[in-house]
Amino acid sequence: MPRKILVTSALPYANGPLHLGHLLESIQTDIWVRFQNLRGHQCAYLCADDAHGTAIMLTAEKLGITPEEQIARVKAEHERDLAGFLINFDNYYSTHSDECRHYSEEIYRRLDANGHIERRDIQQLFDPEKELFLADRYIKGSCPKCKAEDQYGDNCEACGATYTPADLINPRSAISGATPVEKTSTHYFFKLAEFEGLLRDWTRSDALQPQIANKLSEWLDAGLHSWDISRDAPYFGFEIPGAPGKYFYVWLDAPIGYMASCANWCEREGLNFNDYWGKDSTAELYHFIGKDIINFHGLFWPAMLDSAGFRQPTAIYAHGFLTVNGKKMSKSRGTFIKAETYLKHLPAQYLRYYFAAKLSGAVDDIDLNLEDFTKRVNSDLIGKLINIASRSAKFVHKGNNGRLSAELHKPELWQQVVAASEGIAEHFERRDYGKAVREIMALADATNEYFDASEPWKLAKEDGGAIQAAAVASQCLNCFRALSTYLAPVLPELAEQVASFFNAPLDWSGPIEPLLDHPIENFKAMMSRVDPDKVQAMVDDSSDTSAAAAPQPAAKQGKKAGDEPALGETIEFPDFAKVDLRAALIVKAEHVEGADKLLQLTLSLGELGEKQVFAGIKSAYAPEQLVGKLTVMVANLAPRKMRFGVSEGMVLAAGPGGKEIFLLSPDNGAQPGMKIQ
RNA sequence: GGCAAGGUAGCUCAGUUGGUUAGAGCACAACACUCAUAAUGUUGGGGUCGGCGGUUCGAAUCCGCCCCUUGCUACCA
Repeated sequence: MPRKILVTSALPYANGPLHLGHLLESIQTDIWVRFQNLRGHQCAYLCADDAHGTAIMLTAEKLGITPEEQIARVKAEHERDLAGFLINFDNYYSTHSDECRHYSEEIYRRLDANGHIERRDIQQLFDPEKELFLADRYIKGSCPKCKAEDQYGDNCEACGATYTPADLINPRSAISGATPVEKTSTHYFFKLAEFEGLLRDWTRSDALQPQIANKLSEWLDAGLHSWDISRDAPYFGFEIPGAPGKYFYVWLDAPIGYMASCANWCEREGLNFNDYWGKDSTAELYHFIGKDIINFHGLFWPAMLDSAGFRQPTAIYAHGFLTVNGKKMSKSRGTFIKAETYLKHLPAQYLRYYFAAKLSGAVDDIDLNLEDFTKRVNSDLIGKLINIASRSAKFVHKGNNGRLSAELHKPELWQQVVAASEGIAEHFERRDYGKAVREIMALADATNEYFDASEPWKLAKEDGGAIQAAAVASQCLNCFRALSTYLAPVLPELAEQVASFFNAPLDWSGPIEPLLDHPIENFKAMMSRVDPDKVQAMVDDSSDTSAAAAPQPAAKQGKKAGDEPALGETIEFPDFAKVDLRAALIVKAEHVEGADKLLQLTLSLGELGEKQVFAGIKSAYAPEQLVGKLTVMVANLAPRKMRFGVSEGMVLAAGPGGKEIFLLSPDNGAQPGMKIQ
């Protein structure tokens, strides 16, 4: 009986182009969906653009267009690129839609009615010029780690460090340039903690991969916090019902976009939405996502669905990140490859095949090694698979008038190929495409071996041997057709070419039958080899020369003390001069309630006032040893919010840690507040 | 610092509940073939399965410690 299946992949953000990382997910999902349909099930693939949020609003403003225009442009680009990679959606919609508004409001109302929404005032950085609350990434400043200028408030593009906006040196609004101020606002929170029981059960169900379940358990054990689902105007999104000036946070309506896309699709196809999302739905529902967004799909989403009275997903399938040539994608290395750029140089099927060959059902990262990619595609697809057809076809045309023989020449080989069907299907079902591909290629090897051993080119030269040669070739062509059927979810264009070559559709809804006494077309090259020059051209095309000139990541932190006495990277004097070192008098030192390693110090800088500093030196100093001592502090370090309070600088000490921490002190005569240079 | 996932031939990866001389593809070498998009076939070289220790008759596979990579996180400031 055909299964009724709904599949989604994560919604791409409508603020920028797709890159190969996005495609890993789309391709993984598309292969699965095509596989299910090829097997005779009813499997629909739904997606949409994630079209809300501050980023989109600001981009539109910068371009001098409305957000609606911006998201329409990007959506068109996304759809173009996805189509280019042969991603076959049943519906590609947008979160900025009536359906999404409807379900967002509806779900919110139910959550609120169930007492799962709380209102609370919070302090947030605010841009006084622009009159806008600032998310982390809209605060810019110098990276506290590598000092690269003009970095965002949540992470550094130059060295990859992550931090909070308060860490930034010289913080300012990325939008107006104004110095941010703190401001209070009422926010709406989803009380996630009330769903701990549900989420524990969910985590223990087999809806999640083991690694993901572990991660969720970790969060559950750490305790769940309420989730801030509101943002203040101005914000491009949906206003919260009954809360003027408050909007749904983009991540609230993003997964609801799955429902919106479904509702829109149901409307168009005359289907019933509740058959898929109702509490008693018997359809299967799968979300393919990247491992970076499991918190949204593994915690918030099931909880929201539960409170709002909808069904739970059947399973969440998370995949890992894509690296290129073993490293994180990088603009300066030319490995930050956009979907559009890839398609300009190379056919989509190559990437689909390579990803398929490396994907498993696990959460592991996948590496696109460009050299390996070239060789793998060439030897597997052209050298092995298509070569079977290429070397066989002419014997059938010359020896049997272009008709496949009436009987199988080597039934054992055919049995071997057909017997693998269910195993290969099982691998696809479990998203273990790599295993499926390996089995298929092993069968291609067996077919080539058989061809070689049978030597049809010699038979063809013997008197009356042409018909024998045609029989061997027919056997091999039938194998080729079966293998192409197995690969059809991965290589849909090849599948079409193979179908027209054989004058017969490919069908995998049951056991594969051989074509006997059946006319075929002339063989035409179905794919060409990967040209390494084109791969290189793609890399060159992806290279961002300005990024190449950007500051390189700081040298790796020296290993453990005493390990390698290597010095740090050479810096220029102006770099050093940015650090404002001051002599400081420890006027107070006390233990911090609940902290194992920290002491709270009050440091006097003389006329410059006092600073509160949390220092991880408890293991080496008692508070009473410190009071009255003169030491050295970094006085212009950005304040850092820590668990026990805000630290406004740091004191300097030598040593590896533990008992071996030796606080610096200036020689006699120094006064608190004196500059050290 | 904590947690998680990894660390298997030059490269990309398999190795099921521990069991004979650790596998595949690519790359490399030799040979064969010449039907095929210089494709294919046969044979071969190459690994102390990150390191050390333990459990066991026997471990890549189980346990402990350590090292390295990546991600998340923290009382790293």
